Amino acid sequence: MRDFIKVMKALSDPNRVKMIKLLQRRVLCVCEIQMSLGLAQSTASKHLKILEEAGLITYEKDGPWVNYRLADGSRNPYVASLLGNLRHWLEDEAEIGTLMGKLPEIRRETICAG
Amino acid sequence: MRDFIKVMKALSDPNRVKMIKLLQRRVLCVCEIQMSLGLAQSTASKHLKILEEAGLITYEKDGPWVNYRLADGSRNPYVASLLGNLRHWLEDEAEIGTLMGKLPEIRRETICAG
DNA sequence: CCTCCATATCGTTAAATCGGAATATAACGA
DNA sequence: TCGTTATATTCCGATTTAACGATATGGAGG
Repeated sequence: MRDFIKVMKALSDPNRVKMIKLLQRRVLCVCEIQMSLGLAQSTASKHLKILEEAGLITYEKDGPWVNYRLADGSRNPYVASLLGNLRHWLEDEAEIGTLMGKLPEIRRETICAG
Repeated sequence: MRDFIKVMKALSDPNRVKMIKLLQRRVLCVCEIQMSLGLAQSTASKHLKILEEAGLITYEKDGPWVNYRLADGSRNPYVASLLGNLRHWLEDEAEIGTLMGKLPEIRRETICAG
């Protein structure tokens, strides 16, 4: 129950859901996600931690950056099912569309160190 | 997005998830759910409203009672998918098991009017 | 019309949540 | 070692949430 609630809570915030949608396209570092969503750095970092603790995403360090990616979900049936559904869910939302439109211009080399 | 978040929020509370599990067995009125979960009447009623507004359950009046049942989800893909998964999810949890064990003794004629 | 019953709503309180600014941490290069 | 950069953590205010008791609503029967 606790694990299930954790996953549901993680997916109960629009910014966190948007992060999942962004990570469906490609691996992203914190600052790329932060810029995509227009959040403060601390806010982005905190949301990513919540997603990670729910088992929805994983991370690895890469030089100065931390790369976040979607989890494969093999350990958690709730995660596997929801990440699968989220591949197509919300795909038609205008809100998500504009987010994806901006994504190609978001590159860590350009954006970070602002 | 708003609909999706509403469904996720509705399923982010243990008592509301338990209500869904109870309603998988049979139609229940507010006082039956209240007694099953050991909640105040107003608390049970409010949770049911949140589930109903998310599209997860429906209700109909039946004499002095209000019968709640699971929604069929035909109007809402998130609801359909999650209610489908929740048929088997959490079924092995001890917490849910004891809840189900008590359910046969919960009958509105006996329990209400306490 | 009044009462009774199940349910819904309101008011309040404690706890959780979200946001940003400020600060701490870790890795890297000079 | 000293900056610099990306990220994590802490602190705090504002908002939301969940719980309960008390009260309001609505239908049925007398």
